[in-house]
Amino acid sequence: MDQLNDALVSLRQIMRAADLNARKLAKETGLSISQLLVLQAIEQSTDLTAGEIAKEVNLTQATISSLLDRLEQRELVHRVRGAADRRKVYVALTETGRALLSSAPEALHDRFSDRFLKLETWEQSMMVAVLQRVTGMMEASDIDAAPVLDAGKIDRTPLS
Amino acid sequence: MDQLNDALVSLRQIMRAADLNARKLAKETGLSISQLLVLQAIEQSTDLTAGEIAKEVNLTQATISSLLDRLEQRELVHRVRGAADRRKVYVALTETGRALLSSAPEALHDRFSDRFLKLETWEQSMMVAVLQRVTGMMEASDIDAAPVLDAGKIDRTPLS
DNA sequence: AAAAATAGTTTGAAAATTTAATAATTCTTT
DNA sequence: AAAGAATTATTAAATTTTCAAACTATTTTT
Repeated sequence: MDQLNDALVSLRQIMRAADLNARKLAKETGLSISQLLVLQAIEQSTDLTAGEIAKEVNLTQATISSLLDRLEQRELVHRVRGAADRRKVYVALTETGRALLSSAPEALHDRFSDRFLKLETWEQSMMVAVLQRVTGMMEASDIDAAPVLDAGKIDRTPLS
Repeated sequence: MDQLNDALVSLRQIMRAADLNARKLAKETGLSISQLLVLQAIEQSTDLTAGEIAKEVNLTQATISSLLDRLEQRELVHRVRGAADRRKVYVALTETGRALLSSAPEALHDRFSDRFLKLETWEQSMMVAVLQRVTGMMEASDIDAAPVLDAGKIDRTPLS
């Protein structure tokens, strides 16, 4: 129907905006888009391993590995060998890395925020509700890219 | 505000979904993300010059140039030297290129579409209205990336 | 008709990405 | 417990993407 088409057009526009935003942001921070994604992933959930990051951002482990080399070189992250399982390598943001991320000027967000705050309260509510609905309707895409992140990183040392 | 935060979270999720989708799509079509963006840009507005494409997708002319080399090599686009101004190079999709784009399995869209069509009509309307509102609220980002595409002087002079 | 500006390409180099191979560690099965 | 399989990360080699700077061709300005 026409409704569907309109919705898809809007979605595509949002995606385009997202992409341009990411590029601009990357340029401004002197990072590549992938590096940015990786840093954000690390920021969001602590104690990620290299492999988990790879799944998260949809790249191979090898790519992450060399990507981390660079990020580490710049002292934006550091690696910590796992204690319980020494094959694993946990990655964490350094202070510098955290600072870079938070200082990253999110032009798109700022612009959106300004406008959002000018809306009536009920409009804000409606918008939030709809946006959440939309994300829900897209969500499955994650699932077949990155199967599942099973039980968190609550890394209990096995008693053995 | 909390509302704002919720909205931003949703937006970020949508962007993430968009990014993953782009990657997957690129992989499936055997193109890079940039190549995909370029093709889509060409599809949308005809008679783009190389330079305009560069602005449109936020890459340098040099990058576009080599990118077009590849696309042309694969016969997805072809270049036409401008007639009025022979410095310019207009880029157009070939049949193959058009076919590739339209056959591109838009997994994300499909999934969304299925679900969208199951909504009540009024829900669809509301969703469209809100989405359009959101894109409107983001729109400015385009403007400072790609200044303006003023009234097109469509001078096409085909092959020679 | 020079000089300056514009459009696109080429070149050289860094970084990103992937697949395949390798190394280290842990888990399984006998 | 030892041998073999599986997991996790890294390295190696090849390709691709990307950009800045230099360059060519064309148009516009002076």
